[in-house]
Amino acid sequence: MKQKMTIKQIAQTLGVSISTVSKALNDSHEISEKTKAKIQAFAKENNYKPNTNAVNLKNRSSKTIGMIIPNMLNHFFAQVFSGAEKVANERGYKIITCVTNESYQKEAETMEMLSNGSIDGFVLSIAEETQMKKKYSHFKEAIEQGTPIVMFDRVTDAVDCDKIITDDFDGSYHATDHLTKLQCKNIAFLSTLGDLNIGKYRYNGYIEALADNNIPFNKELVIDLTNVYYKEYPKLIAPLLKKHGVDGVIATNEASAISAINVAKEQGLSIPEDISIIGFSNGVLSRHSSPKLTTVSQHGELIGKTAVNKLIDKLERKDSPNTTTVIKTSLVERNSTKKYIHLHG
Amino acid sequence: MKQKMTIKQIAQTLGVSISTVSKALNDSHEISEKTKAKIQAFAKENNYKPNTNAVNLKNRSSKTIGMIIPNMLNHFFAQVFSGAEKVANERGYKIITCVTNESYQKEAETMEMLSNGSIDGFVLSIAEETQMKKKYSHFKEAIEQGTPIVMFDRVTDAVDCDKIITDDFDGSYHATDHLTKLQCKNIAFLSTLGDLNIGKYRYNGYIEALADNNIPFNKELVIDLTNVYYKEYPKLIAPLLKKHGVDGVIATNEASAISAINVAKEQGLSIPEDISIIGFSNGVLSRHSSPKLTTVSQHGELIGKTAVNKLIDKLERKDSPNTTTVIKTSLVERNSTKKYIHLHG
DNA sequence: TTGAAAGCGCTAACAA
DNA sequence: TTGTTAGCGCTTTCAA
Repeated sequence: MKQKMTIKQIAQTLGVSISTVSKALNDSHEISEKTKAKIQAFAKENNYKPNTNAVNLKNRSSKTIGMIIPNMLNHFFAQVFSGAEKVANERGYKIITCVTNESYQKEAETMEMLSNGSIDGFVLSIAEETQMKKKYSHFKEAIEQGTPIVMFDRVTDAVDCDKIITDDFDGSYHATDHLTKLQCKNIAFLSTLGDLNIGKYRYNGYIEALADNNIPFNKELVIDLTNVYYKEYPKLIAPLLKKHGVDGVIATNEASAISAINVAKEQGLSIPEDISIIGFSNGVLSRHSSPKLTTVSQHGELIGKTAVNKLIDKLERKDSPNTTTVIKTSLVERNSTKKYIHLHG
Repeated sequence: MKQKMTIKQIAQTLGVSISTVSKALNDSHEISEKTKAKIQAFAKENNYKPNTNAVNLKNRSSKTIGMIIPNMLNHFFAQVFSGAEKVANERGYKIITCVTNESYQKEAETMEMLSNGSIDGFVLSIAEETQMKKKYSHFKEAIEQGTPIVMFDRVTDAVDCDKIITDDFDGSYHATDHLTKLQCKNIAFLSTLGDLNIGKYRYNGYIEALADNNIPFNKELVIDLTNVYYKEYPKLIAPLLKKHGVDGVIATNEASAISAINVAKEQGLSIPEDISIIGFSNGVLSRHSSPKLTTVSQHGELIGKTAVNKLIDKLERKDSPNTTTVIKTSLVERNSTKKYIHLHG
């Protein structure tokens, strides 16, 4: 195993001082072209790489972002991560990723662990338990200690920081509105997001779109699937569809939307002729179901990219004020909804 | 913004020396219980956290693992990551993750960038381009420089390091064999893995299982879907099923298996009565298709856990020899294959 | 039981 | 243009 090359070694071998080497490697104008060339060539040849820890210690920065994600198996978060990683890399940053599995404790511990020079800032989405318990002091402390945070998707008003959010209300409103334009009258709402704010926003969008289209709200058409195992979805969705002549469905996640598709088919309903179905989160399931699912796309990658860009901007010029960026959702029309025909202009 | 607490500050405020503080915080026996208590209490109160970079610099280790993954949107890799992250955390390690998007250059650059104290070792799965070009020197260099590597899933004989692999041959053999036991005679093979070794192993397993069951191999039943966009799958799968009376399918990924299901249904075939379908990678799609897909599970999480455990073991006692661990696949029977009835004992 | 001092690898102000 | 030196925050040897 080869010893790792250091500046000191280079200096000794080449008979110059340590600082000369340092400056030469950083392409300083203080050093003559000749020595620079010599030192750089030697460094390259010997595969010299500056020790990150030493550089970080000196510069008081790590060029590393701490990314805290509730669950990497959730395709939406994997999309956000992918976007984040891409931008971070382009801008010369690394990403340390932690998964909370929705646990408050894991979230708090992770932040604690990383807030000591390991990372320069956080990009995170709040764990469900944290949001339920409304325990936000770990975020506030980090910010107070000078570690900036960019929250995405699952955010809270209780913490003053940069935020990248989906227009959950609008997305849901628009999807519901779309169904009414398709002449749906009995639109069901499948809720899977429990205590999360974004779940409430989606629900409100649904309610308001109904109201604006003069469709009476029917409590029976709303079912809560939070904490229900996906295999049990059909048991709850089947009676809903059967009893109420449901002709439209808004689902807050993909899995429940797919389940609705399968249940509808089993009940002999034609999709989209008899019933139109829209799900949130434009993930893999939507693209492979039969019929393919119309979804409200949240643009996960873009959210990730935007979040990292914002964090790095903040790191590189400290003063910038906190902002909240809304990434518009868009309705990706596939085959689980009728085509909307515009009747002349 | 509060200043960050350092050992030096603690020492000054408490009127003791820096080394006393250091020792007290590390619970050294050299320090009296009284001073220890005082210092520890003060540190806790003031939210002292040792600076990671300083500690790393001193200890020549970062307690960080570099994880290099071809694509986080691939559910299998997300599973591996999840398992890896869990174990790393339990054992006090952090994970810096990079995504290669199958690019050789990204892979090499990433390793270069991290091999300087940022990480203590790598856990990685080889990018497709790398495997195609057979350019493995970046791996060898890292190892030579003293940075251990654990490869998983996509590995190569050309590099001597620890490896965690799936028994692709056995998994495929077993799946094919299972179909023959179900009385399938015309078993198609959908290949999606291009130049990857694991694709070849799966193919060989299929071939050998056919031979062992005295089923003549029919070249026409094998189609290559590598680099075919998933939306185009049906165009290639439809004629295959139609022409050859296919009654069994082995697919090397989920998406093509799901596509086979959808095509079969469109052709009026009953699943599993008329045709049985098995796909590799036990991911989300399998659980939400209709009928649910029987899959060869690779136990992604376990692979991730095993890989990280092996790496940390190696880091903590240098001498251990390189090993290759095979994680057995298992056939997860769902509804796309007939139930196998054991005819008396 | 406590403290002084060297050093991890690097940067940068200042001196030569 | 080059070198000396101090110091980033911490650990650890050795001396007190």
